[in-house]
Amino acid sequence: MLNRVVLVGRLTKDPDLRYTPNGVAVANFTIAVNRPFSNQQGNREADFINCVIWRRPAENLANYMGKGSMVGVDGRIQTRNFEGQDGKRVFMTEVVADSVQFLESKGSPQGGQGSASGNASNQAQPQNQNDNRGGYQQGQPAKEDNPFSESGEPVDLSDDDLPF
Amino acid sequence: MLNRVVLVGRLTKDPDLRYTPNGVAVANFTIAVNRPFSNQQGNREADFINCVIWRRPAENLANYMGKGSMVGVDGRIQTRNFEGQDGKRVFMTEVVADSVQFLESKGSPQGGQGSASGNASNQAQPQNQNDNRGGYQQGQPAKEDNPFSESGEPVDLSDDDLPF
Amino acid sequence: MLNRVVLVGRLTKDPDLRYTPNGVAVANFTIAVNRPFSNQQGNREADFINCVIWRRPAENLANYMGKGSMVGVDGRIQTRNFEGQDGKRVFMTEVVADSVQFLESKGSPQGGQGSASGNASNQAQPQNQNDNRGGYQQGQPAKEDNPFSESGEPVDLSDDDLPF
Amino acid sequence: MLNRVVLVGRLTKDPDLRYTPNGVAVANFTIAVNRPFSNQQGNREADFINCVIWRRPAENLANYMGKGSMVGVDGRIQTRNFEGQDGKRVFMTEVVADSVQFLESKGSPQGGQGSASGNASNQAQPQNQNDNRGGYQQGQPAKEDNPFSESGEPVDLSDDDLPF
DNA sequence: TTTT
DNA sequence: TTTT
Repeated sequence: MLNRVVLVGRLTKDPDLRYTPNGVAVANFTIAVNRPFSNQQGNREADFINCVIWRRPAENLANYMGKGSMVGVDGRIQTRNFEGQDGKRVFMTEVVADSVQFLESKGSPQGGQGSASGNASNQAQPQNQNDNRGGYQQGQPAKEDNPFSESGEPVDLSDDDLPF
Repeated sequence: MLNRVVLVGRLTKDPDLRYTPNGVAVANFTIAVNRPFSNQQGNREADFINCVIWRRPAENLANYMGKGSMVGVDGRIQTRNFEGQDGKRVFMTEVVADSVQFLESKGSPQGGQGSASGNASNQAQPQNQNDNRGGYQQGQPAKEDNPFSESGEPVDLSDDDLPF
Repeated sequence: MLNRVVLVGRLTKDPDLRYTPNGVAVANFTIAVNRPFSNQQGNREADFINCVIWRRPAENLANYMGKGSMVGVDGRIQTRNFEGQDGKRVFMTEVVADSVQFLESKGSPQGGQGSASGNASNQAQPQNQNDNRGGYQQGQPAKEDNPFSESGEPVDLSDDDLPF
Repeated sequence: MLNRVVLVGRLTKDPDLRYTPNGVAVANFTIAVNRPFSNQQGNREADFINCVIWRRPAENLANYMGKGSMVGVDGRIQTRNFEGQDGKRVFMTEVVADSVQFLESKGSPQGGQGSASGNASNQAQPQNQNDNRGGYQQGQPAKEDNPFSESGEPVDLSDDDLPF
């Protein structure tokens, strides 16, 4: 039993960061991956793939990457089904990212090598700075200073801020 | 832009082989991939991943593999959306397999190494033996002689029958 | 920066289990992966890929899998170089496995779904039952009862024995 | 039997383009992939992975990418062994790329999405413009106009020049 | 040094 | 023999 996915593409919009009632961060995002070939009409299409990432890496992603950023995703396919609003069963497929690589920040002029890794080393209990234990709340990805230096490589971020 | 998926799991049912109006074979199948960890209740869950494969490998898959067979899939994630029967847009995600490996036929006692490869070398025009050009018809995966020998390895199949 | 490898193949020999001076288990193994195509002479060749796995999963692999067993490997490529016995620099490439799936035990008649996962959940300090802290010693993979049931699925092994 | 590799990293030097006696282009290159974690001394290390790519994509790679360029590689691990100059058997492991994605040209200020795909669609007989059928010659990767537009996306290149 |  |  193996289930592995690797994607490189661009965020179709800013990541959607939320917190579970227990204060665990989770970010949803969609990445557009252009197909390497053209269709019959000669157009290049793209696949729009829904992804999730949990905890610290979710916060990093929301803080540093936005619509149009190029990222690499390493993860697995997950399927779920739940009752839709119309009472019908809804099936959904998404990629659960173990890690996300920051290949090109939209704000930054160069590709970089930051990473929002969802490895176990990051799986310590997340500390929700806003201490929002009470609800499933939308995060405000404040788009802080970008993690890419002039040279296109990340700099100057303490381990507390980013794990690279 | 990269989009690569590798799966190993078991078919949840017999592959569904059909032919396009032009006589091109296409097989839909779902594979169950057990998750490597348990949920809070201590149960192991599975992901049920929809896959498609085209042409000759589709026919091979339908002929040799059935419900419960263990296969390896190498492919990419594809997203599509179309008008549902209720007029609403339906989004779907599936894996387009480039190749499928036969890891364990259900009929055969041992794992094997056959393959239904969807590489370009196989992309010659498919010959629809039933000459069914007129409709989008359900295939009858006749479950021929299985491709695994006593020793668990495939034998004795001409290139016309199986590309391994 | 991404580095991901997925392999399915057969062990060319029994895994070589050893312990570091600190008692950490590490198993080296080689898997043969048959190429899906034939060479000019019409023969199918194979790639022989060296792999390593650490800690508990290393012990599981050594205990349950042997020469000829079919496994799935999920990991990354690692390169190293060191001084050879002739004073020359030796470069080597190997796959560091995060997890190994047991697809077909050699002793067992059917494919199964056990796994020797090298995820962090397994990265607790390994307990070296032989208490061999003093040297880099060869393990005796005692090939215990195999983890595949009649039905080809693993049974009856406590979490202490196998993580599946 | 599955053998799949995905890498994202930077070229350690310009690709080495050559031609076989039959005029088939082949490029060798090494990519540095930084590890996502630090070693005991607190340093981040890298893996230096040797790769090969054949035919048209080899020429594209040599023409558009150079030392320091960021690329994505999709391929498989290949092992070979041959007689060394000292008469000893040399074992080597390399990645045979099916396709290479241009993620960031060194000359260009932005990441892009060109691709040097080694798919069968590209496997038509390569036309060696220098008509060098007679020898195994070193190419002069002339580093033509770069394939990334101001916006970081490739433009304006006919199919004869680049397959994207 | 290679598996089925 | 290594990239940023």
